Amino acid sequence: MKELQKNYDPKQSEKRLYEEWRAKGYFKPSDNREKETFTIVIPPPNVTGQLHMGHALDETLQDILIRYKRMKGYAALWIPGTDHAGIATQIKVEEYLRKNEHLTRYDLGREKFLDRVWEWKNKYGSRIIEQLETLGSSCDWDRLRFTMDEGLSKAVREVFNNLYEKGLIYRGYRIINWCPKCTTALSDAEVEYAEEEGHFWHIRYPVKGSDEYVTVATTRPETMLGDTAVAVNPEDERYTHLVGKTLILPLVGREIPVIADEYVDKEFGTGCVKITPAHDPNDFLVGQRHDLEVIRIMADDATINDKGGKYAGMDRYEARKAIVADLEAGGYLVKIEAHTHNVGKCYRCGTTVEPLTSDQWFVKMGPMIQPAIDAVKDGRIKFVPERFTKIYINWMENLHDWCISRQLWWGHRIPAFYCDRCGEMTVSREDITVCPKCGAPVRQDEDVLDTWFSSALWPFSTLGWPADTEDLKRFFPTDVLVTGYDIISFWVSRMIFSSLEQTGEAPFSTVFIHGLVRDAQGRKMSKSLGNGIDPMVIIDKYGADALRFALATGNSPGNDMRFSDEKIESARNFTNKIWNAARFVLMNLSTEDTALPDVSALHVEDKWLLSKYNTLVSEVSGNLDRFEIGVALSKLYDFVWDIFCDWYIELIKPRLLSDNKADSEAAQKVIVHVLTGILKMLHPFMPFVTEELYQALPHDCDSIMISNWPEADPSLSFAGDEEHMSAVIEAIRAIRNRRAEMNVAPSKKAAVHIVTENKAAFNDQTAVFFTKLASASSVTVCDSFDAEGAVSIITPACRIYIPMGELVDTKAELERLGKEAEKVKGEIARLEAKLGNEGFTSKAPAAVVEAERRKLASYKEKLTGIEDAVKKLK
RNA sequence: GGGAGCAUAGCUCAGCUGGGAGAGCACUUGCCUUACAAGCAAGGGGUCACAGGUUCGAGCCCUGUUGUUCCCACCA
Repeated sequence: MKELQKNYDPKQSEKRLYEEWRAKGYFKPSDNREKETFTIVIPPPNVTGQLHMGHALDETLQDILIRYKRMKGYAALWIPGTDHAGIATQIKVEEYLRKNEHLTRYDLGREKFLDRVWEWKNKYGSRIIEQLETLGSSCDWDRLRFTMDEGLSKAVREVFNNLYEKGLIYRGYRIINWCPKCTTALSDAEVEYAEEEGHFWHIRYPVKGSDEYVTVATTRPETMLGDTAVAVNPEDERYTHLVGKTLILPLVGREIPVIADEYVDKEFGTGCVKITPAHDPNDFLVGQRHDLEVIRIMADDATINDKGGKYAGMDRYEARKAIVADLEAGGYLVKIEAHTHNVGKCYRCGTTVEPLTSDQWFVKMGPMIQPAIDAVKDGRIKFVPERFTKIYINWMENLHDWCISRQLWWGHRIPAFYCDRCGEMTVSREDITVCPKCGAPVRQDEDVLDTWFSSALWPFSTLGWPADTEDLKRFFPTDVLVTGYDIISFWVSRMIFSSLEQTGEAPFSTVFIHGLVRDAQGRKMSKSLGNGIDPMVIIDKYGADALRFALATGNSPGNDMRFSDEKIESARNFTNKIWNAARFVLMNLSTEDTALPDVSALHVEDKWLLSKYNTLVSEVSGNLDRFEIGVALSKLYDFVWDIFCDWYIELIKPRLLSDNKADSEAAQKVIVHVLTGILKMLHPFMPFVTEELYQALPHDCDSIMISNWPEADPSLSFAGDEEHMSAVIEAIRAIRNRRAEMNVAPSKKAAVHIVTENKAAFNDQTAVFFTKLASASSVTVCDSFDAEGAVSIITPACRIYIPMGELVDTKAELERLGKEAEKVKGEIARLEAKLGNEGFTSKAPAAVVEAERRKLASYKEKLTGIEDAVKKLK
């Protein structure tokens, strides 16, 4: 048999095994059409990004599901791919150019700049793929996709055209979120709000032709340059007489009206609100209701434009300073209050977003909202955990139209063509050069689409849609989407409504949500904090299996988790534990034929192990079916470490060493059977060690990856033997416990006398366990024993006497027995009260009552034993 | 302002549809025992945040309170 080294070394296995799997095509779904499919599409990471812990968790969970289903007999397909990540990638390349070549994208021009981005993509695009491989991801690499591939770009065009034709995409002059640094529009989802200490400036606006004035309060005095009204609440009696009057805008001198609008809260501020339709979303709406002029006073870089008079050219904050100073000088400034408020930031660069009016493309959400909600409400799509259903629905219900145009160069260019001669705009699936109406040359819209527009199509675009491909027919809709709760709004919801609209089907049936991976202190891992842990460094040091184990263990759907040194070390230790368990098995393996022996050849410990194993198999499968990854893993962990290693291996050592070949081989067969099953069940979690060991053991499949998932076998459950073995284990524990309490060195052996009526559990076969595991020099099973001069140990199933006269302090022994008796009496009293309760016995399930009865009986048994021992000592 | 999560051993967290609390790490004690000292054996440590309620029975269900974290929202 194969010899294994003392410790598991991931470096010697991982790369080799991964290449082997790939070469043999094990990552591809089975071609067998009879098989049910199971499909996952990867949340595509940024093509030029690097794997971080969040990805590592995400991929690990997906790989666990895929490998599990594959072994269960599904044609399992995991589609990998990357996202072009519009803003993020463009920013990176622009930064690089600025730093290294002192060039802006405008210096290069659109075409040359895009060449550079593609270069960049080709250079770094494979990095994250390699990292996914290092993790052990069993993706079908032949189906690798990129959001800007030809096929996917075609899908984008198709969807854009479809929506446009249905009137669900439109171009309009609206107020949008603008990032002055990225110089592009952003969707609502791309704005993050942060609380900021600011000020509330109270400013007087004089009423024309009177000494009166109104005082408005604002956090952004610079926007007054674009004010076109002041609004008050129609119910506000303080101001009713002013409604309809005209005000003179300070510093500017423009005349603006006082209007009445429900939007104004009487209680807040002064009750008067300056209205700047071009620079505030609310004001924009007020402006629409009152048909106000929209005066945009800022350029795209957030400097004041020529509408701002003497402030033109100033940056928005510079202008604020200057305006406040001028207001003060002019006697318009009443007071300044401290005020904290939420300020919108660009989710990519953190710059404060400027709301401003602009021509942009939008997706009309209205008609798509309800179907997307229904799909979740009627169960076609299920969130795990369920609570995210509420979050999703709540978010969907409050959706505004989606601004999809970005003033970037990197991305899918909007397929709209303008004719400058006749003014016609044509939206087209194919590129056109001349106007279909007048024949003049056309120019394409300069803007590109929001990255998420293409991501939204991912579950079907990756399968070949809009073409009716074999893959699409076979694998769509997909089964599970695994992702973090942080992108439900960005991505999950958009995939749902896009898929429903384009294919008529929900893109997946389950959304399995996980939390964030935080650092050991519970902080979010971030670049600015510098507390990120690089998964690649962890893999290098501990191995991919250990990393996967650490991420999966204790994982609870939707909950954040912490990553710490202790966790990864304990994961590494576990991989080594299995390694050594297998090493032990291999060391003792003397037969090639490892088919399970006939039941008659099985010992009680074999039957005990097989019973426990059966339970494990059905529980673990059930947990995985319910996405209880962490629970499944902890059950495997406990079984391996406790049942399998600490007990079973120790229990059979004597047999393995004995001369009885048949007996030894029976044990070998059982242990190989169970170990193989354990390796299979652990394989989705830790693919590499399990494969290495599977192949070292007698095996009937080329790879554990494509072997069959274990099934529980009812003919191999032995309730009676399980119970007997438990009684023996309990007795052994009790002896060890007493010996430790009495400080008896393990090397000091002593005769053990077991008084019991349970001859089925305590017999010649089990006696040897006491020699081996409880430091017994000899074991006698008898009907009675004179306790004098012996240590007595009482368990429900037996009384154990160990004559160690010199160590027995009768007084201390009596005291101890007294204490134990008290404890047991307490339990008996509790159980008797419970069982005496008519309510309990009549209403509780029979099995529960029966369990309590047995507990009571065993405590009583134990008490009798203690009392007998006390009598004898006295 | 709306919504959600969390509160269990010293620390980090499990605990599935209610049947008398678990793991890892840390700690104490003793062990190189034919796999593993990255190990083995034994042990200490918990009013399951608080207050009510439902139930024969509550860590789990309901109501409220406190603390904490997060998401969403147009109070200038």
